Amino acid sequence: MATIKDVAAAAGVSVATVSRVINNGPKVSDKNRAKVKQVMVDLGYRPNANARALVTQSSPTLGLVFSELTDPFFATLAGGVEKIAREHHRQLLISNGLVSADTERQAIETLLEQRCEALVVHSKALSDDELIAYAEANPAMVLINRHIPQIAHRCVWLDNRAGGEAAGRYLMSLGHQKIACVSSRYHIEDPQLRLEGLQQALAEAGQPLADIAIEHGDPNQTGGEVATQNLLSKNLGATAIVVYNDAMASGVISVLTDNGYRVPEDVSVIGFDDVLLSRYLRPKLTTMRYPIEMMAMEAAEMALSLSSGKSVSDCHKYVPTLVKRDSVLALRG
Amino acid sequence: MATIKDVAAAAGVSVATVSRVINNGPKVSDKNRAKVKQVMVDLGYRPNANARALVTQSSPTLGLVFSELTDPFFATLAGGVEKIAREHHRQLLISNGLVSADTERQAIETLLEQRCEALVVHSKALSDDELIAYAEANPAMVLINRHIPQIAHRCVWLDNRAGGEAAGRYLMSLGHQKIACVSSRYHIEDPQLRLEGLQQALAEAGQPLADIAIEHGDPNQTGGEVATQNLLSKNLGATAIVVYNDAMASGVISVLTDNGYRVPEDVSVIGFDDVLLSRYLRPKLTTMRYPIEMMAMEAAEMALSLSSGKSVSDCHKYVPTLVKRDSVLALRG
DNA sequence: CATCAAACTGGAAACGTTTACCTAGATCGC
DNA sequence: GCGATCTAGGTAAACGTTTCCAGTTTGATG
Repeated sequence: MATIKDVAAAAGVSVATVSRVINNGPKVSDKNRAKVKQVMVDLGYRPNANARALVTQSSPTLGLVFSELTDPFFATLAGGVEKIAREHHRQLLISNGLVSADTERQAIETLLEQRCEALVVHSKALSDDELIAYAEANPAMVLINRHIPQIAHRCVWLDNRAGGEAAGRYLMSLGHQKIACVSSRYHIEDPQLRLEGLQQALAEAGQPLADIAIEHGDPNQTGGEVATQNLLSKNLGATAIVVYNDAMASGVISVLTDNGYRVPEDVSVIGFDDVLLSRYLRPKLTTMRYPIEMMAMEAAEMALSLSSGKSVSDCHKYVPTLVKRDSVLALRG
Repeated sequence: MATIKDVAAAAGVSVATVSRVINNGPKVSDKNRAKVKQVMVDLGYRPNANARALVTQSSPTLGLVFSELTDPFFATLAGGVEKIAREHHRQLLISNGLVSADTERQAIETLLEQRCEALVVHSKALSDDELIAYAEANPAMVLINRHIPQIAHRCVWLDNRAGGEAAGRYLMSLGHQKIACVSSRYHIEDPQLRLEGLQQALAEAGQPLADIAIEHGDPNQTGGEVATQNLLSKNLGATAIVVYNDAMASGVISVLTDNGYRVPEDVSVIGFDDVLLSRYLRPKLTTMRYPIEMMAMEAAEMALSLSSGKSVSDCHKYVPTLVKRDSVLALRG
């Protein structure tokens, strides 16, 4: 592969001049500029990004650590980051953290070795302390979907608790009194907070959520199916089910339907996330919207700003909003 | 950020020795090895990947060019490539080609500047000739979802025509005689070939597909809805519809249902791709499976093999297979 | 005790750029 | 015609590694 020296030799100029042409720098005559450009295409010259990064001490890249490309939620997240990277002409580097502390650490380390200019990290497995340490060592790192008070200005996060509350309040406002919940069995904070929010809203209204009305399962369609089967066999007579996410909700609806319950006439179902899926389901899913693409875009913008020394605003909290579709019915009014 | 020299100085050895420790090379005493390792963690030293890539003339990275992270189909593709990259400890670089020739070219160029070790490219906009030129200049580049005879051994592709044929034959074997088609309005080869396959199968059976029974639309839910509305208003009395992909099929089913047609009792629907979605729809979608993850994994493996000088086998053609679910009904038998 | 190989260690060149600094010529005002 | 001022262009150092080659120990052997 041709180097800058080859180009310089072939064009009869010095490497400095070629470099100036590459970077659209000043101090080169139109004649030489044209000549060099011609030689570059003749030789199929392509500047070596690594050499550049080495000498300039920074490479125009944006690193992203997260887990599952295949999951629509994460795909949307990645899509948002990619969009910003593209707008800023930054190369996107992706590292999968799976959801294990070792892998997440490994993924961050790899990206740091690449000397990424900016970093967006989705970590569920690493401890607050470890993430704080990384953040301090790396001024252009931003966390997404996580809230750590000590570095709050570098966190873009969703108020999961408020989402749980809102879902509960909404159902109660429609007259629902017997409410059940299908949650995720993973011990991360998101399901925990959503559930707490729901419990709080119901408790404040004097209709506390009984533990027996809560089922846990894998946060996917099958998990939703199993949890709903368990719920139904307890014969609690719930008129509404608050579900951890849309994928589980699809399983919930599916099992309800198979067992002769009509959604929403007999049982209302409310999801969480508002991923693509929710519009494809029948009935179309009423759900709490997780504006993940917007959040991902902000996180990417923030990381890029930080990398160029700009400061960013303090609060990056988002709140889930209710999206009314067809899976919830009013019991009165 | 600490460099190898800092480590060498702090450990009282030469940079050569530190380098050997970093690379687990031989010829360094246990004493020094331990000492250097200790200093590395003390200083928070991280080798500079760019410097490494520069001197070794290759960087352990796998580049991927494709379009829409947010689309479940492409997300699955990316997921497959990512999996292989991870297994081989390769950093994944992603560039979006949108679906424009300029952007696709730009995306490939950027990746080449990064001196990626291997390259997987999904291109629909660039010409055969241009891709052939890239492939020749770059021995470790593999094309996915495209078949160019001159460089067939570097193409991983799906036989779209065979898929169209199979869908048609299947419906006819169930007694369907009035078959309609909802296709994509994009002028790329995939929809064209699927349609041709379908037409051929029907023609061979003596029940050619009338042009009036073909509608085109955007390859998404809305496109499927619009196309179906158009189809219905022609009042052709079709008992089955072959649809370009699953997203469109969801729109097709939705409009059919809204207009009082039961699926599959009144009208059968068959999709294409078998993305996640098809299992969430009601009725569950019968579709032609596009084994994109498997194909993406093979493409990535191939690119990596080629980059290390190994040769790869000749034929990488995949064939869509029928996945029977609940959206198709037998008219007899 | 001299010799030799093996094991370890260090010096220095090289990778492909960017850029600070310098030089030579051209232009200009007087 | 002369110094001052510009301008285009070149020289060379630097970035952080790897690795070849040439030492220098060390311990065993004759």
